[in-house]
Amino acid sequence: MKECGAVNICLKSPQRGLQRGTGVKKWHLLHTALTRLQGSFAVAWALFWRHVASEMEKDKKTKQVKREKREAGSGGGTPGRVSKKVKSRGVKKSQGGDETYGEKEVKQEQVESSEFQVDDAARLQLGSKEEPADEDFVQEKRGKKRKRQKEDESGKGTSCSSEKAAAVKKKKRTDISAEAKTDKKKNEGKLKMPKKEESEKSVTKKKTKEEIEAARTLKRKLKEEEEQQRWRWWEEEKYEAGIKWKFLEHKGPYFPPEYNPLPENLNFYYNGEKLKLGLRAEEVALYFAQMLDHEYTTREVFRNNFFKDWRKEMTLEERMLITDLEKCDFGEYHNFHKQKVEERKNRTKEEKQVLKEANQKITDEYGFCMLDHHRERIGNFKIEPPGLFRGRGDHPKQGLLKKRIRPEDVIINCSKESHVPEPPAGHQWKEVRHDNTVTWLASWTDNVQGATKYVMLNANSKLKGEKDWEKYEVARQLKSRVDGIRAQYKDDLKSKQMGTRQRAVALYFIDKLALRAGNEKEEGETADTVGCCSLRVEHIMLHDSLDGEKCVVEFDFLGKDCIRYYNKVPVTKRVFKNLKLFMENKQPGDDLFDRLNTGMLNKHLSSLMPGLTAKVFRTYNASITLQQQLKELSNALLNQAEKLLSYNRANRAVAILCNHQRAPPKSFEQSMANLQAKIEGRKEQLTLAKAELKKAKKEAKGNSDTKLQFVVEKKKKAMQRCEEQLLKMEVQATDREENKEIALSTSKLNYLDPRISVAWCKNMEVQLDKIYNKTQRDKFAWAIHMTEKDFEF
DNA sequence: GCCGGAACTTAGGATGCTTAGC
DNA sequence: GCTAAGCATCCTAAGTTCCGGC
Repeated sequence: MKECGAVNICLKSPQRGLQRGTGVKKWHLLHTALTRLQGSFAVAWALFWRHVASEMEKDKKTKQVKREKREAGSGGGTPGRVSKKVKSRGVKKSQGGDETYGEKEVKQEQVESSEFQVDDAARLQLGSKEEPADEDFVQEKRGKKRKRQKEDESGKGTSCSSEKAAAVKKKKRTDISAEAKTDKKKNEGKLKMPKKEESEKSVTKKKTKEEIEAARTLKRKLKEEEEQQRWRWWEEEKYEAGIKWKFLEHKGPYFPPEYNPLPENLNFYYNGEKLKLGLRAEEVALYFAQMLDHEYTTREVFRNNFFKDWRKEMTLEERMLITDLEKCDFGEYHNFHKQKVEERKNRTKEEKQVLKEANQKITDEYGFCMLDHHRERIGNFKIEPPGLFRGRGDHPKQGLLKKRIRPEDVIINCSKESHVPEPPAGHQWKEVRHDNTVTWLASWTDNVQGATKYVMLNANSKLKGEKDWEKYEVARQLKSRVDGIRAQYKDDLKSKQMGTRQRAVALYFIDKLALRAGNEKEEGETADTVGCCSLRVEHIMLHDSLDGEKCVVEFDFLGKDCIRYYNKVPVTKRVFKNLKLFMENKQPGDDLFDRLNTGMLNKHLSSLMPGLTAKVFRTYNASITLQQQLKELSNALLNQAEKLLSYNRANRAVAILCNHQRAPPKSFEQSMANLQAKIEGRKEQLTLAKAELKKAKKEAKGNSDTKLQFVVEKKKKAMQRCEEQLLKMEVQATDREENKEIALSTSKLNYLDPRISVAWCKNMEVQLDKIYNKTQRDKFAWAIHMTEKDFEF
């Protein structure tokens, strides 16, 4: 679908998947670094990421200043939304009907339409040969970055206190374990065994090794048996539409233990005065005390919500007395909790084993069900315990009390002819139903959000697997239809109907940037996050020209889970012009797509292809990116480690595309510093080894003494070993750095057709367990069994 | 056609367990 | 044998989509 004379952004800056998320140049850089990987990639890669990180920081500051200016310009006040979503938006969105454009404008835009190009194949070519790699490293000054909102706030105190709390926590933990260590050493001194006993011990050790080997063999056998017993549902005929099962039997959910009152000697203090709380108030106070090390408890909203709900649990007397959270001292409760945590950590092997067995017993009893005469694992058979609601980001309900769920709140779903689970003694179920058109086993309503929670099957079950398979099949269907669909929305960009144009631009973003659909949300009920259809004017900035690119859209918004999406993307002139139009006469808080919602969008999509929704584009683009990246990055001549690295890089490209971020591990800086120190040490060793080799060579020169030649060989080997180890460490450091803020597992589990990975493993002769762990292999058993080498997504 | 709720998938953080390296 | 780091699993919040009722 290339068009003559087109200024094809995709061809200019190929590599579709990689482009998205962080912008074209960054992906040129990425490619450059990837290419260098074949040689000494480590340095290039580390430099690249360090560079990006520093640019992110710079850009963040610029962005903040800009935003403040914008806010001041739009009348100041809250940076948030101006318009209320949902009800008010309904009126706003349909206001005045759909506008039409004049013929003249349409004609003029038709001329520009040739600029529009979306070509997967072209975009997926990694990198551009036109731009020298080194230049890219220099050019990437303004950085295409993406950072967590959380981090933006890090300088504002709250996370500081959390860090402080964590540091204190860590120190105390270290102190306690140091004490334990000392005690242990003392005991060891006292209990030192006589030599005879020691030798007996070594015999025991030997036996243990044999036992270990036997256990391994047993494990292997069990694995084989398990494999044989696996229900190959994918080889069976499907039930008629809507029917999920024909027989379902289970034991009902497992309830958390009742509250165990605190010891009498523990006190709560109000305004410095000792106060004995009633059981209800004490329990809820403990929930708060348990979280004192967490940043949550420093947030005003969290504190206010907690206090409001806590007071509801108090007796009249308590309520009269306790009126200010600031005057509450939960210190003793908090210390008690910490002590319990420590005790848990310091359990002996035996204690741990007893506990493990007890848990296993619970799992065996409640963790499985019989579905159509097959034993299936339940995903979440435990009822959520009570506690304080941990809504993410600026959730208005964070801190509210999540109440204890009783059997009287729970609806059970099972077969009529099955043995209905017994409710716990003295209780009864809210309802028992026999609905085989749904997949859940039990459900209840959550008191905080009013949402229904479900007990469902594990990801490796038939019900989940079948749906997963179906999902990827729909995405594969899109592959053959996508050109037509793109042509259609390209045409729609010049429609006379405003709604149609908005739909086309939204689709362009969903397709090109893998944005989520973006449902409307009720204000005040959840954190202020958006997706494509719910974008507001304040979430984008238009640049006629930026960083040498024309028509650049700068996105900055909080998406699902309050993860920040930040990206600067060059778009076609037509998209750019439409965006300008959509933003005319609007306030920052107004909807960008005021004549569009996810319902309308999905309705349109399903008319283009059965089963097509906005979400399918994400699955399709993620999977196709993986497939193309694997083709690009790996070949059969690489060694195992290199092959795996290429797989991880392909996976990483998808994670970046889908904006799957994670908070850097708490110990990241320390662990990197440790690794760097090791690398330095190893470098010194290498220098020494080289010098020794040189010396040995000198001594052996002209001397036929075999001993001296042997020494040379020995030194040579030592040096090589040193080099290998150094390289390994550098690779590790690079990999760790790359993964610092990227979560790979989400895309692997939810977006990447497993058949692509299975086929890749077969073609590359890589063992599947190198890319999928046990759980993942279980989940994707259907794909593992049905995929051949020649599978194409 | 809109709305709200039900049903399901997707998501990152917390926690516990295992393994590598000293 | 110990410790730190990495990995797996658990947990549950937060999305998307579908569907029935008005």
